[in-house]
Amino acid sequence: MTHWLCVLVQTPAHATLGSVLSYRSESLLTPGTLVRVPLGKRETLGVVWDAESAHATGEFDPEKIRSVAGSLEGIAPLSLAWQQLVTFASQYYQRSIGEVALAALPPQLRELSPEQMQRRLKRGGRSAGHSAPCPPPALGAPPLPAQSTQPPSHLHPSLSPEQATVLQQIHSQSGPFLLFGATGSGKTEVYLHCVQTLLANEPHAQALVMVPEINLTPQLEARFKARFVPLYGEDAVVSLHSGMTNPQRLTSWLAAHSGVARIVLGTRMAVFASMPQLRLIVVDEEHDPSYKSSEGARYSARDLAVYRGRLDGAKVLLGSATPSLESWHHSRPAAEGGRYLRLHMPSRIGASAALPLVRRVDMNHQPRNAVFSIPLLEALKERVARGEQSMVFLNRRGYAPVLQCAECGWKSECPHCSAFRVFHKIDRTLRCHHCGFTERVPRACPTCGNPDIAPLGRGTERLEEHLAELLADVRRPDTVSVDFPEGEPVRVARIDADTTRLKGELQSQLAAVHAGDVDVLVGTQMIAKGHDFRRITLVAAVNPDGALFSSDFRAPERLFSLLMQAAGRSGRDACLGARSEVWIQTFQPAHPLYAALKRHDYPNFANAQLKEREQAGLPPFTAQALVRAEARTQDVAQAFLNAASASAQNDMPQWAGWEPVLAQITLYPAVPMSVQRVANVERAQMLVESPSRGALQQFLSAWQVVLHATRQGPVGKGVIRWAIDVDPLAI
DNA sequence: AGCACGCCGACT
DNA sequence: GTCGGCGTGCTC
Repeated sequence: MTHWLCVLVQTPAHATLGSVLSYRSESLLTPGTLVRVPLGKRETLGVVWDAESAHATGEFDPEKIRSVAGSLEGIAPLSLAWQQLVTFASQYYQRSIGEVALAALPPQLRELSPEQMQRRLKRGGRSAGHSAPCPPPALGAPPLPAQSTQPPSHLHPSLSPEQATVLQQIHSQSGPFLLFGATGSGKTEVYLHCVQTLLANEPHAQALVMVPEINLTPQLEARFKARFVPLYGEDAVVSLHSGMTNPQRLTSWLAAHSGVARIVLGTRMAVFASMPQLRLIVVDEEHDPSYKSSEGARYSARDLAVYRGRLDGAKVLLGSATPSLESWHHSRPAAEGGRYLRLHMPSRIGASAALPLVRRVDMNHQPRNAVFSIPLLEALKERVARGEQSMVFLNRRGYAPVLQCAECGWKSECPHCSAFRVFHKIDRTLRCHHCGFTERVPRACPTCGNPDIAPLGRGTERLEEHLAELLADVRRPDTVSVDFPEGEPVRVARIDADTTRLKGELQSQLAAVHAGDVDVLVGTQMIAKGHDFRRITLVAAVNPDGALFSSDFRAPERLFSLLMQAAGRSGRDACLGARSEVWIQTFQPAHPLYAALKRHDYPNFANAQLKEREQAGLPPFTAQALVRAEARTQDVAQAFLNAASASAQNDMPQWAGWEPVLAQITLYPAVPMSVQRVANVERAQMLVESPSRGALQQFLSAWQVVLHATRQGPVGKGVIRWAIDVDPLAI
């Protein structure tokens, strides 16, 4: 008997073709089944979908409906909860359902031929099939060597009273939970315990643990493997992130999908991992902007995690020392409307219990243009003399952000972007950080021939060089030798995206710091996140003021969290009794943000920020979306957006029942994006706001039709692409 | 997005 | 005379 099926396929968001297509099949395939379907001249991967939730596009000539080529044997259908997650994400983030579904699957599922896939499933049979999960405990399996900075994890360190209380609350309540815990308060141990309890109590349960960056997965993996591989076997812990090869991703995905993997660790993409027995989701550093995707469907993995928890009946645990203001707001007391339960762990564990001392250096009273204030330099020298390490932050890589001609005023603009090219002294290049355009630094000014072109401002490269000069006379203690009759010179090292481009570089450079081969470490925010440096007793932010007066209303929140995280890097070693310090060089020493930072008072800072946001009508008190358009000229991009806006305001009110929705929508005029041109493409954007999340969503899905029509019409000529960003992080 | 078809310039 | 540039058009 012939059945008609809805099948999702990957089609670009703007193709005239919908992403839900109809096919015939001799057997009735349940929704969630992976199939191969003919599409034009090729065959592609599809997912059988429920006809109801797919709301397929109109009538299609039944004569033209083709047959499903076959299903992917040996791979169980995706769960209903997974289908619902994909459906929700596609609706909320305004992308086609097929695009979201297919992007959430490992690429090899699409790329491998049926023969290759069969071979793959046979070979990886132990982890891929429907075999019973939970292999016998591999007794005697050697635990992975734990990193020197971590306790031997199989010892199950005893819990602090705060950890015990928090675990008790997580155990007895349903959540979602916001674990507000200081850096060093032992959040990871809480995660480990939650997972451990879950796996011990439920023989098939699975847990998902997310971290914001690929960089953080190795240490997380080491800790989880050390604890759980001895208990549940080698396959029980898998990772899922974009740094993995496609075959690795397929292996992990199949292990998670079949239930063999009990724990999935990963970055934001892991929120879509197929986990039929998912019972716990942990989002570590939940405030981190990396959880928001910036291409394709612009989803927030943190927000989807909360939604997914409801669908799967899984507990959700968000953790941070500086929660996002959204999560902070959601975790206000239930009596005031809070939906998350806030759990507090204020104390650092062990001998590192004291919080670092935050010192503000008033740069108004320092020599003009000084990069390092006199007291900071003295403090750095002191640490070197004591054999301790320091860390200096500057959130800008390269040598100098601009090169300028003193004669004619020429600046190192990128010819393809509305941005300056950054001077990288190390290879004498000018590099555009937006489009990648790179050239050798010219010998003389390209416009007037003046040989005197000078760097303006500074990045980490220059800071490293400058610091090495300033500390040139300082010697490391107890290093007098034949080669160094006065002792060894200070070692300054730098870690940023440029020094860690090659695979494994970050790990080896971090190892060098751990080994004590470095006295002063210079770097971007890359070194602020997650990595524990035991012997660092001083952390300095050289020039953090920029974010205080940024037009981006989230800049203060990010600055506070970055400085707090940076502060958390310092003073983790129990042996270094001296209190560690965080130095802030600022022209605004009295600024409330720094005052709150000095008191380590995130709640006060967050509440003040929320009050401002409420008064200004900003998120989380208002819902936002951004429509972005790209075109050859700025006029075309803006005209397209403004036309779609006018059409919404003029035509949509006539649609039956739409007035109440439109009354809650504010459409702002199109404006150029802050970096207006990238790679010779002009970019414009339009802000859409509503006090109601629901109204915004209803409006956007209806407006999509208008945007598509506008794109098809005369004003759409020349528009390269457009996209909606729901809950944008930067405006 | 793929992958076709289709109509105009430099090569075996 | 073909090989190949990428402009429009279609895919259940």
